[in-house]
Amino acid sequence: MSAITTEIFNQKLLEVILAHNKEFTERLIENSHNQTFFEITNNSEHGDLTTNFAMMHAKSLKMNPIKLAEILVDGFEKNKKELFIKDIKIAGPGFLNLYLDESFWHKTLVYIKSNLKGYGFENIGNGSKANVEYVSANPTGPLHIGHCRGAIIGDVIASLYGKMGFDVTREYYVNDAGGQIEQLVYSVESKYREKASINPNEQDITYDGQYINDIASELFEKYRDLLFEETNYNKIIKDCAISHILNLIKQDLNKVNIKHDIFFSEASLLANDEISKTMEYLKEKKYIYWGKLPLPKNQEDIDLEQREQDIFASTMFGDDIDRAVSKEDGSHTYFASDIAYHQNKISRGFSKLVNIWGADHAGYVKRLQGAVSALSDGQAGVDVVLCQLVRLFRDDKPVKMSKRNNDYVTIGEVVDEVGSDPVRFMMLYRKSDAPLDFDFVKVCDKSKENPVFYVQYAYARIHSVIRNWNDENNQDFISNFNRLEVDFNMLNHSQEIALIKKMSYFPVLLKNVVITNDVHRIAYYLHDLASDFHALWNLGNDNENMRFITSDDKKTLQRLAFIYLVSQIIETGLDLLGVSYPERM
RNA sequence: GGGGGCGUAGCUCAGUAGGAUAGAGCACCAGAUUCCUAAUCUGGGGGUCACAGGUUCAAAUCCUGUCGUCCUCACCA
Repeated sequence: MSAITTEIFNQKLLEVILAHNKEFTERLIENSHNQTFFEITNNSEHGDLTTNFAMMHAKSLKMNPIKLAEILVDGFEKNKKELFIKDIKIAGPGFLNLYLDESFWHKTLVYIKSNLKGYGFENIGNGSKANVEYVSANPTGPLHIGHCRGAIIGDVIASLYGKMGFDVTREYYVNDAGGQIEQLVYSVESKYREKASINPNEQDITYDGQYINDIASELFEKYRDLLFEETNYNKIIKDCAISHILNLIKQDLNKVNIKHDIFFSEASLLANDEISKTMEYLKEKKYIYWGKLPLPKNQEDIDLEQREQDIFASTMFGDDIDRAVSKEDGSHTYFASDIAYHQNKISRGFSKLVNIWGADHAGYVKRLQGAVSALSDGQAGVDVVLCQLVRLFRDDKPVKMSKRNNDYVTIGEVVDEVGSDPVRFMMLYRKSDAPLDFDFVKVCDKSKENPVFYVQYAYARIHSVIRNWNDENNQDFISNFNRLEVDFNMLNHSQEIALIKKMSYFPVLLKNVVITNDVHRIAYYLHDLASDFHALWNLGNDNENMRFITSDDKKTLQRLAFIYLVSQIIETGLDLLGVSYPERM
């Protein structure tokens, strides 16, 4: 593939610098995780492409940055023509600015056209296995809106990784062991007793709500009042409750188009003895020791007693204190099963692990990363993406949620009210480590303050133009698009060129998002791209020559092909975000 | 008290892993539709990037401290 992209400038720069200093260049290639030197400018005074290379590396080359820039200029001067360079300038303290011929941007469109649906994606993963674990809410009740944010972010990260060459597994860790599940069983049992007119339990129940009632009914219908005749009635209740609730959760996730590949059971780790095996392994490695934890500071009012127990040395990995893996009764802690769970992931061959968590688990990050590092001798790592709270509003008034009274808004309720697209887009239209305010009224608003419709509208407008042209010419533009040969050489308005430059940033964006997991940037990019398109559209209102469909057939075809490519990037982006792209609105 | 997130325009927030004159939406003011979808666009005012130091040729961005705010804190999951 003889691709004409901004990549050729990065390669050229390496060539130039290699000729100047071989040893330095080899070191550079070895140590640098990213050999992108040129950035696309957003200020035309700085040319089309710019690099700060001379300033960045002047010191290690023991050179004056301007001198270094001059060497680069010499190197690029020699290939000016084939690199579409009109002018090269050194600016400021050592920026190297390239001014390109418009034909370069026209070639860029040809390149985008040849890739079409695959444009923007790069094989970074090279087939390696990635595991994205998200939602993982306890199966003790339906999902509330707070879970939704992490669910969507995880889903988009997984989609993106899949497109960038990773073999992705979307996983949900089901905490079907431990005290909260016992509470759930107890709550269901109490409801069942009511229905079966069996003498009631004495303690208050933790979980309540329609779903508890439904589970109890299910049990009553099956066993009438004879459930306790079954020797394993506790397990029967547990299995029934968990499968019922997981079904609710899956239904809700379905409403926002989220599907996991694997629901991994915590209880299965216990059943397969994986937890104790993993603990033994870490004891051998001396990462787990028998000892006492210090009492927590400033919590003297709590009556705590120090005792000896198994402790994971998470301070070796930057945690503040070491963490217990066994409880007083000898059973393992949640952390212990989580360590075993991650051992399981590693043994399944995943080289990339990503966990999406609520910000209330922030304090848990270091110990888990420490554990993964200990398990893999530093070979594996785990990315943890923390999501801050979602605050619900209705017309600027806060919507109260109380988990205790089961008085919270479920994902299903929200989606039923406003639809999947706005929910997904709004959840992605904020960086994950900042709190997010979600207003039912504003999210439904079909115009201002709602970026999702703004982006979709640009897409719909493009398809509207194409429909009009089809009708006038009695042809089908899109189905003939692959065969269409265009060189785009009549696109020379500054706003057209600016839009092409923005299109050529798309692959850079996706690459960065894979590295940082900042999926919100895809949403912002699409908004930005749509904005440029809308501006271009409106140019045609004032100036008939700037309309997409003109009296010049050749120009019209070029412009239609151009905006169709814009729509393809919007489509690719929205598809990654799991948002629809209707051709009519 | 320890740990972490956040602090950018009147409001809600972006800011491409340090770069050139800090951006967008909303709100406010003034305009654009006989014509491809006005769910759109154009122009205008609006900033000590919380504060103080430090590193650097270059800091909203990195480091230290202070203030404000939110989350979290032993064998809950």
